[in-house]
Amino acid sequence: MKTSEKRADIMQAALELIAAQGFHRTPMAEIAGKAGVGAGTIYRYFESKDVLIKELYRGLEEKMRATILEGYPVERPLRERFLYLIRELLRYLITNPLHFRYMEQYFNSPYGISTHRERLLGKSGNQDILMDIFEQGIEQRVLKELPKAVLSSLAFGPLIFLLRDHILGLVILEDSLIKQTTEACWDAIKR
Amino acid sequence: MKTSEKRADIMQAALELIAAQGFHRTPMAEIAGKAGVGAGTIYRYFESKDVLIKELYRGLEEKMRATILEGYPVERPLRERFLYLIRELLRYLITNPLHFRYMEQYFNSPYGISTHRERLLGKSGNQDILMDIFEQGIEQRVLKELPKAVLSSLAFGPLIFLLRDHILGLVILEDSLIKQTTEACWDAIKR
DNA sequence: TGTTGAGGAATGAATGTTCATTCCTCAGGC
DNA sequence: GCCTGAGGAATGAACATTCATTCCTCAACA
Repeated sequence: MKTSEKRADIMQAALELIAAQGFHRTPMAEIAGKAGVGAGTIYRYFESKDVLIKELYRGLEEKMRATILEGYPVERPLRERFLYLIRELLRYLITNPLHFRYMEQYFNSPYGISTHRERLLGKSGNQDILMDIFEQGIEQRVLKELPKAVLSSLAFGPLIFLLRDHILGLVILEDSLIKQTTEACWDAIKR
Repeated sequence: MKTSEKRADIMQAALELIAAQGFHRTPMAEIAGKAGVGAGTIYRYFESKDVLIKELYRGLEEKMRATILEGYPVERPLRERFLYLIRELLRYLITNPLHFRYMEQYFNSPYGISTHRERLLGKSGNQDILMDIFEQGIEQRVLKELPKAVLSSLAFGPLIFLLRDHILGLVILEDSLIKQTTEACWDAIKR
């Protein structure tokens, strides 16, 4: 088995176990077992559990960002771009529930807070595009004149809550429901 | 010191420590220390850490429910009742940030999931009133015809996200912003 | 009123468990 | 025979929980 495969196996095992059990209910030994490597081997690829967790997160986020941005309609009007982004976000996370569970945990932990803070204050990432949309929308008087943190909450909050319910089987997000929901988010932020 | 005081001291210490550090970063010994009791004493009042955590949650929820429902305008129109509820929820949690931090953690843990499931499927609690509002709203054709889980996400998601940002100091929720935000939530669910 | 001692409450050191991380050993390629 | 990378047993720290012991309260009695 090649080095690169082993590394990927460890990350995949960590993703599956942590998504299901959470960070602190997932011992390194179990990750090693699932990845088919020795416990010590993980430390050849990752300095610590913390580093593994963070690197995994960055990988997932980057993959999501790339997927969503693939068909982003740069030239279309604001509303359409907004709806595209949150629809695709929803679709991506429905398709990849493990990613959602993992990222959710990451977000709800000390790890995620600094990331979030940076994002709202403006750094790299896919949410920046959202931030741009918000800024343009306010300027063009299409959106309500609210702080970006508020617009962001109005747009993302419902998505995350809904994904949670979808994964718990409390609601089934099929296409028509996705459409209605994303439009409701638009109603919340539009002027 | 009376028995009842000691019990309350333990709960208060647990609330403060867990809100700040999380469940698994808060050893029983630290709770005992902060409460000014011996480590073993906690077990005279609570069967286990789990029981302490659950009982604390139930207490907080009940207190919040009672506070919010105090001035609930039963007789007013749907929109007004909805705005009242989510405004007061926001206010309560802004006033009691420790309660928010604690409940948020509880919610994002295995503990909270069953509670949430029951709620959406209809059991006791303050959210039931929201559920009633949703049902009436759909019937009266005032609200969008969406599953309750979706309406609930549209109403609560933004609040929770915003509270998080408020507590992190990323936004300051003063009265006018609260008003605008709750009205934006209404825009999201109204037909 | 002062004394005593029984019963309940509180204590915190000791225990057992669960991990992250380290480190020694070894197999396989050169 | 050496070197690299892998393995997994060993280690030590962190914690929940237990339990033998101490402390406190107060009723009963002198």
